[in-house]
Amino acid sequence: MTEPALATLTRLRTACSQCNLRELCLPMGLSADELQTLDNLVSTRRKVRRGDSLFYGGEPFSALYAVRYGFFKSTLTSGDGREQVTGFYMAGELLGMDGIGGDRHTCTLTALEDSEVCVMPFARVEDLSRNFEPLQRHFHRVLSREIVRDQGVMMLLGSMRAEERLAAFLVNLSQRLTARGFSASEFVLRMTRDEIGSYLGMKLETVSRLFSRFQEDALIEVHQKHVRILDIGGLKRVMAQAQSAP
Amino acid sequence: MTEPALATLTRLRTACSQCNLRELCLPMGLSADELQTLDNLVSTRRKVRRGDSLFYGGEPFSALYAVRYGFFKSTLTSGDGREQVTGFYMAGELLGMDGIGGDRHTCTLTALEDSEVCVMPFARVEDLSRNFEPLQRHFHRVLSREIVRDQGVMMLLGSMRAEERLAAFLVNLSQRLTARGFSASEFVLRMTRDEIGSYLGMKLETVSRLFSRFQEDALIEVHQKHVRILDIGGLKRVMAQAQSAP
DNA sequence: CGGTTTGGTTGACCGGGATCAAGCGGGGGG
DNA sequence: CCCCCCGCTTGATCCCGGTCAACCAAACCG
Repeated sequence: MTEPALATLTRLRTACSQCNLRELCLPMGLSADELQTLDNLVSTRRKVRRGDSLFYGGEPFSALYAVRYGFFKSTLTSGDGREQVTGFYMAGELLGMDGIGGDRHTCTLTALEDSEVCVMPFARVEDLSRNFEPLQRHFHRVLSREIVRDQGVMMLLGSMRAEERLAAFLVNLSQRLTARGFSASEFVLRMTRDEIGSYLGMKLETVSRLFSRFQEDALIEVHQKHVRILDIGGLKRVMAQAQSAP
Repeated sequence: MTEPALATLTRLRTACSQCNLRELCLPMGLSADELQTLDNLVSTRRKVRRGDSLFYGGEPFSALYAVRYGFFKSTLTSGDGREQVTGFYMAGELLGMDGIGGDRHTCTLTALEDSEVCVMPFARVEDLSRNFEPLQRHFHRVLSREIVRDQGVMMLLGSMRAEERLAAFLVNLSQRLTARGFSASEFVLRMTRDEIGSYLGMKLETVSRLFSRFQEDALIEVHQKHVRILDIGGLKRVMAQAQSAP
């Protein structure tokens, strides 16, 4: 039972059972006992500096990543060079699922602030899944939720007007931050206006103008990247307003 | 080893190993031997008449479905009643993956022509996956590809102009039909202009006008739902044209 | 077989958001 | 500490695609 202190330390450090994100991350909903089984799911951790990429579109796929802390954007680059932001990811969220289908990543994941991820070799995820039903179930749920999330964005882009999209974006951000114990009403945007615009299918000028308009309407307060939500109900009303009758 | 003739017949009829879609569907890439293992994956088949729905958003989730023949659309309805088409599905494609994450379907699947699906109880999919690595691998790939597909649509909606989107849509349809042994250049649209428009984030009038313009430009021939592609290269050029300099 | 309904086409006009342009301010690097 | 550059804001103008409307064709049904 005795083992070198250093090895113990390392295992502790990368063990899901010791992680304060276990309520949000892959092992969500597992009992303490079950969690022990996952303690060798993570092979190692990796720090990514702001502006650096965890992986690029086209690179071979080998592992999934769980955000430990920090903030990421995922981008897709089309044949003719246009770049589209396809998502933003924060602590506890899973990255890299796009790579499973074709053994290569299709999108690029870039840190928007200094971040750290848990590296989970995909072969290990599949092995453990086969032998451990709760992990299998949960992994399938995570994959499915990513599909549902993407379909939500499709609805956003396909059938909502610019102001509705931005309101929905702010409400979503606020909810995800709340789930992580941050303030629901006051936060710092990690991304630029351009990145928000790309994600929401509009130009950065439109994002900026809408922020200003929301401020005039006393829905939010904005100073550069600092946002304070004053009237979350109002934002929800904006995002739900089917274009009113003339 | 002997069993009633009827049971044998039934098993044959629903057996993946006997299905001519095995190259496209869930068992894709499995060897003949391996395929035998899947022969009890499908519990039954279900016919869906044109206009009827396989399942509705909000319904409890219990099974995945593989399209045997026919054509489906998936739609999402937002709180305020707006409907967004999130995808079109044809033979060999998998339906219902949105339901895994929350034990309820989030979207509604409606047949656009008389169709038939193979019903695969999800518990069975997970059981077989745990004991049969090739199925597990392939199932994960299918889930991942759905994510990648959705991200492609996000790029479409977020950063392409109407004519580029419609061109991309036609090219995509043509490719999928080709993979199924149909003509790449001549086909019948199963969906209305309104449904195409919803999927592509534009109004039906715009779809109609663009079809007419493509016809003027000798890229396609349209008569109602009948489409003939005259210049697939031209369509690809349209969809890739980053807005040209003035 | 005629009437009705549903889906498609086309025209005229309008407006939301893109584009072009100018100025500003704050944070990071020398 | 100061400067410079990047990101943000705001204004003026334009145009793509939405809206409203009229008409047509095919499918459907009694």
